[in-house]
Amino acid sequence: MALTVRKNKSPAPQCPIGECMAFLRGAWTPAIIWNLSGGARRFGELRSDIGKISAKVLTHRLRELEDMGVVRRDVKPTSPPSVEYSLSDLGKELMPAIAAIVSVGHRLKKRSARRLAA
Amino acid sequence: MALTVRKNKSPAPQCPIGECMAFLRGAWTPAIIWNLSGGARRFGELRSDIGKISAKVLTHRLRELEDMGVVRRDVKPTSPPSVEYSLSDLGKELMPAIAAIVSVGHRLKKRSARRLAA
DNA sequence: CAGCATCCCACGGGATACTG
DNA sequence: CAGTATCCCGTGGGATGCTG
Repeated sequence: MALTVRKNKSPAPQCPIGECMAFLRGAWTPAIIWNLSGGARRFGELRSDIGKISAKVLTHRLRELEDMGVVRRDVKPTSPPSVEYSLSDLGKELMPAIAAIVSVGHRLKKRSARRLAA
Repeated sequence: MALTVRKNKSPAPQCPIGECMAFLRGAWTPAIIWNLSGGARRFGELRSDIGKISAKVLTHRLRELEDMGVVRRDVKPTSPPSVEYSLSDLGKELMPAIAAIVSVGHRLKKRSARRLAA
């Protein structure tokens, strides 16, 4: 105990939160990744599944995620253009975090519902 | 298969991401919660532990988290004022999500380090 | 269908200075 | 020590309209 450690409280032993949060920036990003976890989906599907996201934002976020190597973008040269988005390997690495967020969300939802009932 | 289900892809079976993300809003919030997970900490400790967060933002986020019932604020009426922040039970419920984020962050960091070495 | 362009606003966050 | 008060800016995001 030669160090000038005032307390034995664990001072958050290295927390590279930024390393992960960099990929989750934006209010919709987690939802996007989550909706892609079930497999490749097209732009419109994604849009309606997520709910109220605007096309602009969805495009923006998807491009960003693509640039970061989180999602893959596959264009099928069909007559009405069709684009499929899917998670890359890197994207799949983010799933535990997203899944945990979703799980917590579920628990929180149930809890608040119970409080309202009481 | 009477439904007009085009594909058997799982369309993200309910994702109350918002329920959880509402508590993680802001770039610093996860870091704040993470740094409180080791036990109660004072304002200054928190500030320097997190790193580069400004006092204004830290105050703002802490107040917000307090209002939402995520953190508790205990004022010790000592001569130099001393305030301790700690996680409430609700705040502790968020830990799995934060921990997952941190864990993913670690893996991502290692991975990128390895890529740089190659 | 899958976007891009444009406008416009709100909020998060940094910097700096000041206080009980 | 633990904030508060301003000022300022960048970006996220919504709405609407147009295109290949």
